[in-house]
Amino acid sequence: MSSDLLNKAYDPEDVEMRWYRRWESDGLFAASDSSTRKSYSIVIPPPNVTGVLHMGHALNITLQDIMCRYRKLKGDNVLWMPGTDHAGIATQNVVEKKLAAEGLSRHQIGREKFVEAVWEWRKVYGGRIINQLKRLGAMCDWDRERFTMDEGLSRAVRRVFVDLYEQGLIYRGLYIINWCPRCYTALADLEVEHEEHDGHLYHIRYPFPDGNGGLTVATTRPETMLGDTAVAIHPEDERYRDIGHDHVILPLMGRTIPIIRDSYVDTSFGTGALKVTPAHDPNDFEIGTRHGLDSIKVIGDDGLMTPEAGRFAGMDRSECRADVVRALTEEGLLGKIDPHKHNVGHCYRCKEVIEPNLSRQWFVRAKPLAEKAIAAVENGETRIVPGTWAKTYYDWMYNIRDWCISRQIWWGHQIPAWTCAECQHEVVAMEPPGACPSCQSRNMIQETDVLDTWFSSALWPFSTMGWPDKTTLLNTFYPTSVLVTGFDILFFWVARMMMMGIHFMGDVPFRDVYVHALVRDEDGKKMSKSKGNVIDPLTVIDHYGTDAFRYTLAAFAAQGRDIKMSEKRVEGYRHFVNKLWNAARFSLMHLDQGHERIDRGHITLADRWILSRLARVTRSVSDAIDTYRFNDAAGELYQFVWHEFCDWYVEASKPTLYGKDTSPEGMAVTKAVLWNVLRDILLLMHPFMPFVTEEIWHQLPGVEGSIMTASFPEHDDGRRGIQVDPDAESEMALVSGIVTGIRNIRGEMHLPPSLQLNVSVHSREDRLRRVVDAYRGMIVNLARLTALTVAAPGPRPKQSATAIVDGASIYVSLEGIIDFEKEQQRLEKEIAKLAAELGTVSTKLSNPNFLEKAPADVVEKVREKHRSLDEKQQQLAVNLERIKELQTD
RNA sequence: GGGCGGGUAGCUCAGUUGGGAGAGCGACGGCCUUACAAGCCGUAGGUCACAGGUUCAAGCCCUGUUCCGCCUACCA
Repeated sequence: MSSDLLNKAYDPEDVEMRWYRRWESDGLFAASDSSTRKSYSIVIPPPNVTGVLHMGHALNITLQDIMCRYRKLKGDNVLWMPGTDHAGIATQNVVEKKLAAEGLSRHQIGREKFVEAVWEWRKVYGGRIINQLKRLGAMCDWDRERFTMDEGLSRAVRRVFVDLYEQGLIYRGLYIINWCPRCYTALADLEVEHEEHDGHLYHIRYPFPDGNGGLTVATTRPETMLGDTAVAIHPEDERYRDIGHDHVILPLMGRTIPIIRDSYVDTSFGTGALKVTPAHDPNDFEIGTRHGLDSIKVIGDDGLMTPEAGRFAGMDRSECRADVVRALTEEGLLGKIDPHKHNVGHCYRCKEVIEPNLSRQWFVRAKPLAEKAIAAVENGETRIVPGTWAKTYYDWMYNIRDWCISRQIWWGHQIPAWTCAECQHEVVAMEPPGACPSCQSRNMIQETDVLDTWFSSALWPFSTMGWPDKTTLLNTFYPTSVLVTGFDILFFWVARMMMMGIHFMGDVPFRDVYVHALVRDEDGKKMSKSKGNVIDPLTVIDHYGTDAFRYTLAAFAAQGRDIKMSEKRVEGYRHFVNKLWNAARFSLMHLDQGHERIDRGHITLADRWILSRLARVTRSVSDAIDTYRFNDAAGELYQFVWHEFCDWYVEASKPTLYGKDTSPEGMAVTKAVLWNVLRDILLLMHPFMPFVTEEIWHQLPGVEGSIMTASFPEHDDGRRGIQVDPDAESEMALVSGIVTGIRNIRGEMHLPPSLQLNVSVHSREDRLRRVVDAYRGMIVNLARLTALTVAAPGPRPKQSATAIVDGASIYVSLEGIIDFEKEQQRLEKEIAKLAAELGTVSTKLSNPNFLEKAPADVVEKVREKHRSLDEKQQQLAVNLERIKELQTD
């Protein structure tokens, strides 16, 4: 039999490797550039080329793969566009580190050689993360893999830069930006991580020119005072109305600086006098602009004090702070020092403290772009799921500020701007200008800065498809169907793609944005290398297999909640994979051919029931994936496969399959049902567990080719005989209720399974008796009985334990072995439980308001509940009395 | 400062128009029943953070309190 090919326990390692290679080589991941089929497209959030697969990727990739595989089974033309981004700062850092190990710096080898070295590095290591994605089973169309530094994508970057410049949406100017002295580059506001630090608020007296009195200012960064060019007070501050001076002396520097009045000053903070350092604080810069103040840069780009800092020149900025404080103390100008919590910005790449610095940089004018991006979400052209994230998106978009896009590094898209060395004329163009359009000089010098990596990522949905050319690929797949991403890059990436997509394509880049959770460690902390709490997805895959890992991620991917991950959790789903594997082994033992059609002529109750449940589950899994409720889909399948198919259907079918109580026709029907249910289970599970389902698929007789090329089941398939069957469901509920009732007694009375029981079922209801009688074989089998008697209520069997189910009394005969004490306790416990339930129901029914105001169907439901509870309780009470009597006999 | 999410069984979490509190794991008891001991059968366990309110009815809606987490922000 074919099941000989299946081992007793599933072994993922060999299976995964084998099938992934096969899928790739058979071209099953390939999308068609154009097709009459419905298009479905996703662009991957490109991982950093320096990246190593982490849990965030694993979740992100798994969810996308689930959708792509699902849509493919549904018959769509699926494009999952893969690739990586060049991660300017991160990659430059990595390669610089490598050079440093050889005793070299990038400045020693020069820009050209350095960029070559990065490409070299990329050639060797750039494929690492891609191979790791493949281990997750990702069905990306690898032949289309893109890299943000590819020539095609670079051309898109230049096109966008030039167009935005010409439209006045890119400009260059001198502003306060965030400067990382370690990475030696400007950063965008988003790239600064704020962290609360315990600092100090230093009070410093700036004397009046006559040497007396003065104004006391409060600051957290005393070293910046060296660059102060004014002290500001609020125009209406009573305290300073009659100071009689309009200047103060800047201590340590001896410079005379003006006292200015500006309503920006908060009178309730500190002393109400604000030192103004236009070159090192964004607010001060604005005040400086308003009042025409000088900007004096005292902290250099290297983090050392500049010559403008006088005797502090050349000092490190933190040393300088200490020294300034010391000097002020000596001069008696330092007042109190209060402890003060304040936020300090850190570089998101290297964690160095950011220095707000005056610098000439390139900016994108964001507001006009943001307006359209806001409108697109407001009018539903793009839907953000879950909807709560839309609010976050709006908040950021409405308060958007210009985006600093220039970086002083070497690895990235060099800004396509040239300045004439002769006449300073500036040219922004796609290609290097041969000569200056103004003075014809051939000495044109290109801007050395490169663009923010996110600038190129923002174009990803269309640059990867060949833009600015008008390609068939764009025509077929833009806008993409959905973007799947974590909320941590909602602003960095999603918002910017929206702005660029709408601006350059005239349409949104994606119809849906599905924002998923973050994966945390088992204590809910963010995983980080420094904390040492990182779980490596590849290790998890090695230990438990990709399918189990993917299922775990899907099962925990509830909308709006983070996932706490631990290997222990994956273990449970490995068991599930194995369960499916063994259910398949069992099924395949009995299947030697395909059974497309089910002849409902000789069908059993179990057959009808499992087909009905299959019909419902198929629909509900489909709905869940369509609405991004992956945990619901995974949960429902788990319940169905394990606790319905395995626990009930397979067990109930065994006598039939082993030929014990059926006709050849009956066996054929059950085999057909088994075949169809297993087949559909494989298809329903395939998006979640691609490998094990493919492996089993190939053992299933009567199917051909890869499961990836099959069709997702219809939920109501009349052709195959699969349909919802409410009668089967209610009859099955009765039968399984009786079986459970008997098992319950067996369990509590500690009766071993080997002991076969004799049971009577009594009921007043004809229908109920008929059903029980009709399916007595199933009850006898599942509850392990020797005999089952069905009768109208009559004399109660003596020496028996009792259970009440759905209007039927079940008597388990315990002739000679009954433990009266135990049975009495059991009944009393049961009665007490019922009494409690009955209490709440009775209270409701005795409330006239409830009867009057609640909808009739609700009232009827509660009445019915009361009737059944009451009857059950009475029956049990009678039985309890009888047990007591028997005991005293 | 502003915003968002969360507090449900020992642990991790579901709970979708308000109408009988659930799952997985763990615990406990019983089983090598011919697919699976990575298994099977059964049992126990919850003042749904706290306090009010709306309602015939609240885990769910409203208000307040509290604790935890995250995002965001130019009060030095």
